[in-house]
Amino acid sequence: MTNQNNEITYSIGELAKEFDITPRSIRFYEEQDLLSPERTGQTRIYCNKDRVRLKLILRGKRLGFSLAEIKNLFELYDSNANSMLQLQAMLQMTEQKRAILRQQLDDIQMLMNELDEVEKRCRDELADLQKRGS
Amino acid sequence: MTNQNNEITYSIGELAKEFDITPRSIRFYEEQDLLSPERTGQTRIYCNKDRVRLKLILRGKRLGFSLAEIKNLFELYDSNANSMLQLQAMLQMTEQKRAILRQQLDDIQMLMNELDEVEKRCRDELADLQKRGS
DNA sequence: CCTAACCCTAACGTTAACGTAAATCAATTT
DNA sequence: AAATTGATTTACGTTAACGTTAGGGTTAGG
Repeated sequence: MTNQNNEITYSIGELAKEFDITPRSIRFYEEQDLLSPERTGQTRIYCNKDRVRLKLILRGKRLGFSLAEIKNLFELYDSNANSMLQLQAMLQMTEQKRAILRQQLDDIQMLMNELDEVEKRCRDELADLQKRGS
Repeated sequence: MTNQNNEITYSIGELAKEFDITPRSIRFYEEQDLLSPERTGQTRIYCNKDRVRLKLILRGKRLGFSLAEIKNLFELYDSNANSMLQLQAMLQMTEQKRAILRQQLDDIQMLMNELDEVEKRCRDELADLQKRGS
């Protein structure tokens, strides 16, 4: 559907289906102040900006951020931060997040290496079994 | 300390301090069958293999795996899987994990880009403020 | 002998992120 | 008109991963 400005809009059910989550989750994110869709009467109407935000929430979750942390990132991102202090606090936060992400990259690298080894061992054993079997 | 084979061993407190977690957590991992240290009477004695496993547990957690999933990975890794079926199931699991890790790498890349932008905006604003201030 | 610093078990408490059920309302479809 | 479909609120239930007492045992030092 489209709204009065001819923008595309979505119902809660549509977004739930698209991202494979339940409407309950989406309402919960709103309850936690991560979303604030328009309403028509009682019914929630999501615009494209809301949809992008939802996508960001889910990405954050995949990375192991809590909803509270995600909210912080949003506030950090949205705030038209104007005081020096706020800006510096913000830079500090981004640096913290960056450190976590770097750690995760390391972890993933190690884990992938280990998976490689496991897989190799498996393939060897499989080849072995097939030799004997034939 | 060392055990009868002259291997290095650790108390629960030592490991807790080294990895910056509580003894309670370590005991909990044991309760979930992720660790099984020796005992001297009631007291737990951890060998180097246990220590490595603990390190793996924590790495898994950082990547957002549940303890149950980590246990699965261990069983997958430990099992002297000898039947074709087991081996193939194993390869399937590693592929699944790999997909998740790839997704996380993508997510991290995007998030880092976004952090870059936020940071850049911040630095610009900061420079701006300093110009006016001087 | 007393205290401090470790270790132990058992069991109840807590937080995050929803799930689920009940009761209701509005718009279509049959 | 009745039924289906999808929306709403309210509120209690659930799971994971520990935290937090409570109660008790053991060794080293003063």
